[in-house]
Amino acid sequence: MKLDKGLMAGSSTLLVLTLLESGDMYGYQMIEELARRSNDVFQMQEGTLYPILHALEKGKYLTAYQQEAPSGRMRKYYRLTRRGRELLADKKAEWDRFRQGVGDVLSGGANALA
Amino acid sequence: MKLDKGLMAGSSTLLVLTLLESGDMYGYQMIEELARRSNDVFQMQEGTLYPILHALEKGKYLTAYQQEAPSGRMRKYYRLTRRGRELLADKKAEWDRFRQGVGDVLSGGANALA
DNA sequence: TGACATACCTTGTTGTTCGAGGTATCATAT
DNA sequence: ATATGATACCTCGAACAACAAGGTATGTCA
Repeated sequence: MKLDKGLMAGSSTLLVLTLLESGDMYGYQMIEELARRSNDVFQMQEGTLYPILHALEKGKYLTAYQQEAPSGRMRKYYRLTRRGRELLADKKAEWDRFRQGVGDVLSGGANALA
Repeated sequence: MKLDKGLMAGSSTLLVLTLLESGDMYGYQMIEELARRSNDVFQMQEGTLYPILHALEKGKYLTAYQQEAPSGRMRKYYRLTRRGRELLADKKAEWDRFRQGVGDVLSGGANALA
């Protein structure tokens, strides 16, 4: 069962930044790691991920460097900058507000007593 | 502080259907009720809501009827159909999967033991 | 009379995802 | 040798969704 495309919108940046919080990663690896951590709920497409990475790098939220894999292949690793960590904190706070908001509506209201 | 536009994407239909679960409502009222229940986290725009209502009505998820308000004004009320309740159940399940997925990624993985 | 809230609607812009395609390397099997 | 599949990067165009901004009209209150 695939997730609605709309739901992904807005959360992709949060997810990418979160992955990089636990260490530098390269794009292809992020897609795999995202699927692993989420039990395959998230199957991010390359056409979604790479533009996000490029935009975040352009905005100085990430820096990139090349590194050779044991296989000899070149990989492009991304690292969170200080700015990136700040953005991540904001995105996390926003996610919490959003999640809480949806929960409140589903339960009938923030202060639903009945 | 405004919510990112992207986060709203995909959840608007769920929110609208949820409101109608507790009784028939008219559009303008939904916007107010959504703000009330969510402590102003959700401030849905009319340009977002009305197209959603029309699409749901077209898809037979809702039926609409006119009713005069005490003030004498005409209001257009919407009512959930059986189909609509089924869609709502699906959307709720999808939201749960999504929320769980994000939570899993944020916490380092679904089965994070460390 | 004018201003504001109510109540409905549509159009165009913008932002985001995805599908589909392209390039190239490496490992494995034939 | 060669073909296939996984790895690894990238871009473009279509589709979709929310929003801003505009419009129409009625009721209320100063």
